[in-house]
Amino acid sequence: MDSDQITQQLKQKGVRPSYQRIRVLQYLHDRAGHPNAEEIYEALLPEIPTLSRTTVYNTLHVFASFGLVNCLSIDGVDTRYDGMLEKHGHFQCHQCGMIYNFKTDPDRIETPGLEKFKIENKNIIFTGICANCINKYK
Amino acid sequence: MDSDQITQQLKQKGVRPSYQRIRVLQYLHDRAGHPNAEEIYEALLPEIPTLSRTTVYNTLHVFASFGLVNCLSIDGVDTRYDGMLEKHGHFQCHQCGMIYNFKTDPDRIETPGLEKFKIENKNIIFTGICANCINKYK
DNA sequence: TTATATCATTGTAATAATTACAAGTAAGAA
DNA sequence: TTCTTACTTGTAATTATTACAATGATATAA
Repeated sequence: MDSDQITQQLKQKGVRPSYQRIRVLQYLHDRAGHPNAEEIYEALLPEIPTLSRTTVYNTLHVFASFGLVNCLSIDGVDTRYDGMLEKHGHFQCHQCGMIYNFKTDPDRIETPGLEKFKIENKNIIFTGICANCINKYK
Repeated sequence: MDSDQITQQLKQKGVRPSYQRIRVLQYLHDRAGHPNAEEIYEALLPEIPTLSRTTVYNTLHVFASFGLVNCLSIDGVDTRYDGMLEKHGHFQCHQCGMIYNFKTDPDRIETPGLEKFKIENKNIIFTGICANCINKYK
């Protein structure tokens, strides 16, 4: 995805497209992984030598509150960010730490008792051991 | 739930029923909330004056690995522990922080692509604003 | 264009949850 | 009892994250 498209996406959501924001969002789109703030910071530092960790944190908070990213707190260690906006579930391997996406529709989950609640975010998070790690220990 | 039942439950899972472990598990059962380590520590300190935070952390780790509790990382601030073993979903209000349970069966969620994975834990975590907080701002 | 106000970025210092580690204590087996 | 193992404790260290104040950039209005 090129900078112009990213810029458009930011504007659409009402977020001012600063250079730093563009690069962070671009990074989240290009690498389909689930990086934490530190990973993003270190990845962008070479091309933005003045970048600050605080900026990365600020940026991610802004993105989250404007619905540009999805926050994942899976193992309690750190917060991961997901730029993929199509709904899906997550699986984290507790052997290698890798996070996998899988297709599922969280809207089909019923929430008895929460009729008067305003549900803003739906996360489906499974954990276990991934196929890769299962094979390693065979 | 009395100490003997808790003791039995610990033994069944292969965990040695020390006094501290019994009280922590009992606390998790009696208060159906979703406390973090600090809350548990402070609640038990009066009756176990020698209790250490480290013990609470250790105990919770042991419980988690033996399937006696479920760990919840919802907002990235801390880890909450749930002693309710029947399957259910969680909702956290990001206004008041309160966590609610709701009935749902995570086993009915399909996981295409994860056929060869070993899924050990299934968490359904929704966030938003609870009915209480919605009313406050009316 | 210039002045002004607002918003974004930066760096440092503080905070808060959690872990590492070493020493002490309790409990079960021989 | 003695020995061994496992559990608990307290302190110090670590790590992710936030608070905050100063600086820099951008947009708007005169």
